[in-house]
Amino acid sequence: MSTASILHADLDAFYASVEQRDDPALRGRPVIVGGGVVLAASYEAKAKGIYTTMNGRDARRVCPEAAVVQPRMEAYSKASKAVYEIFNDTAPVVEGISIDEAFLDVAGMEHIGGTPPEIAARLRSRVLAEAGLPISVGVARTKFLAKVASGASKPDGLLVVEPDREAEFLHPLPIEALWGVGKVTTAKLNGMGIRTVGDVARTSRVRLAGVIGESAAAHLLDLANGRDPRPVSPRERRKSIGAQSAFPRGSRDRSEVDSLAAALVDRTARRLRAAERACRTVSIGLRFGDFSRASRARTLAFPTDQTETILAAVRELFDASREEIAEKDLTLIGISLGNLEAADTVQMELPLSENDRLVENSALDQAVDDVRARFGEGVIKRASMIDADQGVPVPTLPD
DNA sequence: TCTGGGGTCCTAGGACCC
DNA sequence: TCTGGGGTCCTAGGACCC
Repeated sequence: MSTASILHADLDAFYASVEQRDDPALRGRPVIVGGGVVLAASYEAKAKGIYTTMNGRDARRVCPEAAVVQPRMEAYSKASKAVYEIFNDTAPVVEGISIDEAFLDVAGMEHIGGTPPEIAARLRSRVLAEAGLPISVGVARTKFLAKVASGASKPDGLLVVEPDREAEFLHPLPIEALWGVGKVTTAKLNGMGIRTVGDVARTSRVRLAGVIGESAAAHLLDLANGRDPRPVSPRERRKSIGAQSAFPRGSRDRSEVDSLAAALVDRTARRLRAAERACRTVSIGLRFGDFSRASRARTLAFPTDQTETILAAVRELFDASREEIAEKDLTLIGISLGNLEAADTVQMELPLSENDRLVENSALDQAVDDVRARFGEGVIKRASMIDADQGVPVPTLPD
């Protein structure tokens, strides 16, 4: 059908590479980013058995000669922006996947940029020359194949999968190479005697579906047979914003939980407002000492970007979880804001006295006047009120 | 490998509506 | 009086990804 014109570009050991770039003393040495847990390891460290998410103490025991550096998120974010500028300069369509990884579609660029492999080679040398970072690139007909190719080319590699050699490349790989196959699905498929991508391709959909469900079966069969119609397209807007934090081990009382929750709400609400978005669903996530998890969610009648409103919802959710928290050893809490909308409709909480409740409309008018006096005429387009008895604060709808 | 912090997507059941 | 099917929204949990 078509030619291999999708690039998957993936920076190598990204955080560690930025550290080695910025500090010549680290070059050629095993480098671990992150103290408590390994966030990234240089290839020299990986060669000694260090891997991402590894416990920091174990890492230092396995590789005592490694340099351990604290993460510098701002530096990584800046480096990522510089690399993305090169991506955008290389291809008309760029789909960012994460801070260190993107798809580029270079179809139809032969006359201006050369063939896809030529474009990929030039991209690699530009990222090295201009951003000072090694990057691996896979080139193939589909996103999935390009992604697998970049992984196989690492570190600092380039791999082109020609359309007539796709099965030869893909089928010998272990099933974990398929998108959506993790520990659980691997165990299930291994139980059926399926170990490689080729094994999946040769299994009937009905047989697969019996073990992993209809939709996962169809998805895996597509990937294993080189079918992946998803186009490279710029990412949609983010669907949720969240923050989480692990608890130090040991006893904790209610006020500790409260203050950590409040800090997380403050952080996420700030990010929400900075993104000019509002949320309608507020959820909390809990993790316990035995690594079991629980979550609670609450959907508001109106979207909000107000810290106080979000915090009130979060407190309700924690109240609803009180027994669970009392019984088990709480080790992590998370806050997530979902159902995001543009922030042009926002719920605000306004105080209302018992008296006001008897004359709600005039109280609302008064509140609207107050807000306009403080923030200007234009901030409110429409305003309405809902019943506080429903546990939802009084909203206004600023423009 | 005993576990960070950020996310996405899927499933299944219940409430509610027509 | 009893009963159908389709659709949406919400919640909780789980698997997976970087």
